[in-house]
Amino acid sequence: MRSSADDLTTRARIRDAAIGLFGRDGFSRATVRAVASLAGVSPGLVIHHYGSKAGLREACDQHVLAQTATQGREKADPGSTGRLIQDYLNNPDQYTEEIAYIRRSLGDESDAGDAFFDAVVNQCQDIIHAGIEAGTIRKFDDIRSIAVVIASNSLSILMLGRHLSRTLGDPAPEPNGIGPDLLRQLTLPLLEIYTHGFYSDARFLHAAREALEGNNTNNGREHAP
Amino acid sequence: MRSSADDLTTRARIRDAAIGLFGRDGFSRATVRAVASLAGVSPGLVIHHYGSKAGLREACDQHVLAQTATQGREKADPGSTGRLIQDYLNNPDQYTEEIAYIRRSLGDESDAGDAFFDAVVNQCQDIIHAGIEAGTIRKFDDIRSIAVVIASNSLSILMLGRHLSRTLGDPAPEPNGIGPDLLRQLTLPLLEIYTHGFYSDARFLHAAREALEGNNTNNGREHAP
DNA sequence: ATTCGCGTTGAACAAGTGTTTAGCGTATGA
DNA sequence: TCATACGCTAAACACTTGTTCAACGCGAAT
Repeated sequence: MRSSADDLTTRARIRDAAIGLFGRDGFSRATVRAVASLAGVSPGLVIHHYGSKAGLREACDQHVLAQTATQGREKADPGSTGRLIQDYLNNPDQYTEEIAYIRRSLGDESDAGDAFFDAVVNQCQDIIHAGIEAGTIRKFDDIRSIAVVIASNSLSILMLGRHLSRTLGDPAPEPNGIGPDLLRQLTLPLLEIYTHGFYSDARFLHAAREALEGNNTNNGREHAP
Repeated sequence: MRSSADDLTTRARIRDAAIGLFGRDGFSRATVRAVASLAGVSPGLVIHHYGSKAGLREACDQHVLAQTATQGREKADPGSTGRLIQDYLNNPDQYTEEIAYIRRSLGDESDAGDAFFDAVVNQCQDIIHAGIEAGTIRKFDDIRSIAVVIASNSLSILMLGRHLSRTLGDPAPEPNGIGPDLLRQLTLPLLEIYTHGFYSDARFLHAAREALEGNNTNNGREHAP
């Protein structure tokens, strides 16, 4: 999608360079001068186009958000997350910059991160609704909370990808740690848990349910991980 | 544990101030001057004690790591994560700084973050082993991968706590987003998934298993979220 | 042809950064 | 008692940071 380099407006080239650096180094570590240098322009021009570093960041936020939003709507139409993942695996280098940028947005507190997270939760909720109607997903009482849990679990791969590939000894990890090897190794374990559960029976569930229903004041005996 | 303020060495006071600021603002945003001011000393003294800002960070890493390590060993002896969570809920303010620090360590690439993640994975692995022997956890083939998945899912609450409490509308969120209300709302959904699964049958699992076994080259049809 | 507007640069500025240095006071040991 | 070491500060230094400003080139409109 991002064509080689020169057919873009200078303005757009600056923005793309900023997205790359903001994602790689974080907003505060990445300097205006570095962005300008990567885009092949002078620092002054960056400010001239975007007013300030904060303005540049806002433009990057909007751009990444818009791009991922269209991708999300295009490809995940009827609960088929698989196609999106497959598409990512076929050409991962195309998305690494955006993935890194989103990871930074989610960690650092930013409106764009908030919006992205909410979008993922809503998408999960839609998928769950559709899955329940189609009979592929169990019927849950509190769909919203389930969606939040699923979204959080899924995004953990994005947030912790580096650590995951590191502890699993991925021989050729992507820049974000999320490569084919990682997904191949984690797919079956995750699906096993999502299919047959993690605990062998409902003891913990019942205990927690009773504790939470009986003692609603404060120190309910939670259990997890 | 951290007593009011003044009975600590100045050196320790500087370190604790740094832990607080590094966790709240991140390593690069937190300045030596801010640390010094919070500790009530001059900027020069910070350098005098720790050599450089990087040295200060290393001391903070070691301290937080050591503290969480002893806590992990003390309280999670036989698979009882519940006690640790309960202890956190009873006095959350005691751990918020360390939690924030660890979250930053996991996001920003640092040796301390690596070590912490590995420790969590190993602890999960021990818990799973014990649970399988005790019959409370299902018997898995690839325990290591299961442990990584469980660790990743658990840490996602830490990494995304702010977003979780935000989308769930937590009325009184902790600084890290992880408060009693959040855990109360997420415990049952999580335990339901961990007990009865997320999908209603093994269709997805079987499909993925066949795809991964049959086509081991590259474009295996993964599925998730 | 001249003027206007705009994209662009290079140098400079002001503020903030980590770090250094000289020196102060004070407790401790010879 | 004196000297030494140590905790500590204030000021300064060198450098990076985001941002500003005057000027330049050049295409388009008048």
